[in-house]
Amino acid sequence: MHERERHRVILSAVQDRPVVTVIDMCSLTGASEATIRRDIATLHIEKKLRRIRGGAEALAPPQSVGLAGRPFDVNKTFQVAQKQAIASAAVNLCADGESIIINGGTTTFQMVHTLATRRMQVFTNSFPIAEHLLKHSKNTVTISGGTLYREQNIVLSPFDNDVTRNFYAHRMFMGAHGLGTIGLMEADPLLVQAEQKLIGQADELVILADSSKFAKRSSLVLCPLTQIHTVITDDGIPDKAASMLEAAGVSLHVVSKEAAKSQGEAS
Amino acid sequence: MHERERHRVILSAVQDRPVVTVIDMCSLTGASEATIRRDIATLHIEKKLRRIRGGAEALAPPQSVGLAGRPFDVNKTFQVAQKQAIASAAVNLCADGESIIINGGTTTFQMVHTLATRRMQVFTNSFPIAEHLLKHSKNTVTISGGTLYREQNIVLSPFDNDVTRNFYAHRMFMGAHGLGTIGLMEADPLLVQAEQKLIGQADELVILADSSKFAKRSSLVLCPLTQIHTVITDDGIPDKAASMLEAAGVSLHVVSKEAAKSQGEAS
DNA sequence: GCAATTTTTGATAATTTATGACTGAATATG
DNA sequence: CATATTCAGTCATAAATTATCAAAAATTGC
Repeated sequence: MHERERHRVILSAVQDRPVVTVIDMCSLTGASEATIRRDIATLHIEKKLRRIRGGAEALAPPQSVGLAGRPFDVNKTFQVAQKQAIASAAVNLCADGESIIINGGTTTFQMVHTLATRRMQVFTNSFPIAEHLLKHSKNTVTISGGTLYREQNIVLSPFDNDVTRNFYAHRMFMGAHGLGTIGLMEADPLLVQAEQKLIGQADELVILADSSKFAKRSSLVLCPLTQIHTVITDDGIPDKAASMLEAAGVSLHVVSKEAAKSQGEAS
Repeated sequence: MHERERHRVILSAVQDRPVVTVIDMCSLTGASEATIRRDIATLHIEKKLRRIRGGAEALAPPQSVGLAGRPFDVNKTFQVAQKQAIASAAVNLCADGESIIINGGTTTFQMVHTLATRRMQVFTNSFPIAEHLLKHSKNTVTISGGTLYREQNIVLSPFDNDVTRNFYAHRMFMGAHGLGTIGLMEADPLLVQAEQKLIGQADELVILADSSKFAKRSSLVLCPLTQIHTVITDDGIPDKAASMLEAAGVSLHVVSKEAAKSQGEAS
C-alpha cells in the first residue's frame, strides 16, 4: 500500500472515530508501526490531524463545552440585534395558547427568548430550539423525529413523519437564505427537505428575514411568494423589495431597532 | 483504554452531574486511581473542568438549573456506581457501527458515558440522551418525534411514528421499575406507552436493572420474561431472582464493582 | 536495460513516557 | 481527637517513541 493510500485510510479512520491507535492503523493498512508513526507525524505537520501519544485524533474534536458542530454559533453573533428584533416581533403576532411551528435557523432561534415567558404549543425541527424551550420555558414542546444533523442543528427523517403531519398550527415561522421575485430561497438541500415537510401544516406562513436577505440568491427555490402570508424584516429593506412583496399580496412587517424595544416591552 | 478516551469519558460524566468522584471514573474507565487523578489534573490545567477533592466538577454548573423536569436529577445520584457499571456492561455488548435503541431512563442514561468514545447508530426517545450524545460523542443520533414530557424526560407521540417503525436495531436497551415472574413492570403509564412503541424493533431486548428492581412490583406489566433476551444487573441480585430468570431462558449478566473495572478494559 | 542513487520501509535497541501499586502526609468527618 | 479518605510522591513495570541502520523499492542517469 502506498503512502497516499495509507494517509487516506488514516484520515478516514480518524474522522470516523474520536481516536485511532497506531496499532489499529497497522492492522488496517498492513504497514509497520514505524511507518504509521511517520505517516501520522507528516499528517500532523500538514495539520490534517493531531498527533497524540498512542495514535492520532481529529482536529477540532467536540469540545467539552462545545455545543455540537457550530456554524450555528458563528452565525448567531451576526446581526443579532436585527434578528432579535425580528424574532421578537414574530412572537408578538401570537397569543398564549396558540400552536405554532418553528423551523430551525439562526433567526428563528432568537424567538426562544421572547417565548420564554409564554405558554404556547410549539412544534419544531430544531434541536437547539426544543432544548432551550424545554429548559427555560413552560411551553409545550413537540419535536419532529429523525436523525440529528450536527451542522444544521436540525432533526430530519428520511421517512414520512406522522408526528409532523398531525401537527397543525396557526402559524409557521421560517427563516430564509434569500427572498426574491421568484420566491423563498434556501442554500442547503437538507434545510429544503426539512422545510418542505412542514410547509402546509399551518394557516399562515411567516418568514423572518433581515434586510440582507433581499440581496441574496440561492439555487434552491422553496416556494413562491404567493404562499407567504407575512414577512417580518428590519428597516434596511429596499423599497423595491417592499413593493415586490406587497404586489405579491404579502403582509409586510418592518421593525426598527427602537420598535423592537417597544415591542419587547409590550409583550 | 487510551488517555484521550478516558478524558472523553470523564468530561462526559462531569457534564452529566455536578460532581464526579475519582472512584466513579475508575470503574467507568477501568483505570487506577492514580491515573484518574492525573487525568483530572491535566483536564484541570486545560480548563475543561475543575479539580476538587475527591474528584472533579463541571466548570459552569449553573447551566441547566432550568425547570427542565428534573426528578431526573435527584434520581441520578442514587446508586450511580451500580448504574454506571451496569450501563457500561451494556455498551460493551456492542461493537462500533452497530445500531442500538436506548429507551429513556436513569440507568440507560448512564450508557452515554461509555458511548462517548464510540461510533454507533443510536436511536432514542430520551431527550437528555440525545442531547448528551450529540454534544459529547460522534455517534449518529436519531430521536423519535413527539411531545417532550418534562417529568419523564422522554419524547412521546400520540401518533404512529414512522421514524420509530423504520428503525431496526441489533439491540434495544431498557430500564425497568420492577422485574418479577410475571414479567417486566413499569410504574408510569407514559413510559409504558413509550416502551411499547419500541419493543419489537430490535433483535435482542436487553434489560438494565439494578438488584433493587427484583424486589419492586408495579401495576403495569410491559412484557413477559420470555421476550427478554438479556438482563444486566449487579451482584446484589437474590439467588431466587437469578434462577427465575434462567428458568425463563434469559441470559443473565451480573456485574460487580470489580467486574466493572475489567469490563472497562475489555472495550 | 542496468547500475547508481535516493527514498521508503521495517527491524532493533535506546530512550522517554504512562501506568499502577505503594507509602506517608494531608485533609475531611464524626 | 480519632478515624477514614484522599492526595502527593516514589518506584518498578509496561508501553510508546525516537534514533539508527539495513533491506527493499522507486527514481534517475546513462
